[in-house]
Amino acid sequence: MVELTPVMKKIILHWGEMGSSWGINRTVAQIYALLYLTPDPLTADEISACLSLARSTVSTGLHELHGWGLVKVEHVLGDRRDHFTTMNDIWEIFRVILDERKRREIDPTLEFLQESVQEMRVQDADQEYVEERVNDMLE
Amino acid sequence: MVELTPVMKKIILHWGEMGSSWGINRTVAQIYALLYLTPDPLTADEISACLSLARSTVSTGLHELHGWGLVKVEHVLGDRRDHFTTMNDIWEIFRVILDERKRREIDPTLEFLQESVQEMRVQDADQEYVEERVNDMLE
DNA sequence: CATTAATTTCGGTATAATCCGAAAAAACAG
DNA sequence: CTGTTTTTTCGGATTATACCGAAATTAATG
Repeated sequence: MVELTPVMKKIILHWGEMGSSWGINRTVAQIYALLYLTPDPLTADEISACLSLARSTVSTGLHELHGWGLVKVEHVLGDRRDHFTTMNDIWEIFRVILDERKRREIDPTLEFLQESVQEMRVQDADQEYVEERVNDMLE
Repeated sequence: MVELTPVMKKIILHWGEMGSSWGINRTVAQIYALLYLTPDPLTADEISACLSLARSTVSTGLHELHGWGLVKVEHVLGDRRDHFTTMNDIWEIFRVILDERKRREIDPTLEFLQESVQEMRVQDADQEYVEERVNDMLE
């Protein structure tokens, strides 16, 4: 069983706070930090025990991290449980997060703004200023 | 009184959603978008009316935006109310937001991680791996 | 298949964030 | 100083989010 040192606990908690102020679920961020700080892959049960989280919460969290491409699943011979780990190149991680956010949020926003400009043109209202501002956003 | 076109409304709402998924208060983001899209400075009451927000909510939101350095206060002769506006260089805005977040969150985090490394050294436990990971974070 | 292990789904509850409105405070005018 | 306008503060209600645990589902074993 994995035993956390006081320093690890502090870092994980801090990371969780950090995440939530950036719009990332606190526990998801904690799970992530734990995997990042731990050399060996962990099972969901181990994560659950380490962080005192419900097993189901861990499942959901891992699912989300997987969707972001931030965790790898590994298997151990003779053990049918999934073992989770993460990349340890922190830059790679930031890159992945930003890329994903771009794909999921920024790109759709740009599309939305494009449509807005079209719509303004069609309605032909007196909205040059707004159009200008939106075009600025579109770069 | 300021009248919002349907497109403006849509953009403002979208911006609000966007903000909240990045950890920025929805109404603060909406206020911001309104000021960005409107050519002339607005009073708090006008903002309140446009966005159907309580006057006090607008006050708090403007206060927060001011703290981020994202709004300018202007005055009109013969009118003692504050008139609010924002820069319209969208890049400047992103720069300001990122700088502020760095100052308020990232810098303290780095400091925290430094301390953690110290602490690990003192306790002299077998934490090379953790130390390595934390050093990675520190760049 | 049947059994057990492992994972996921989902409804409800707890917690936290948001927002309102009344009241206080501050700023200004006469 | 007094009355009026404008802004801010703050407690509490509302809403949204996070989290748990039971039950259902899936996967593996013999």
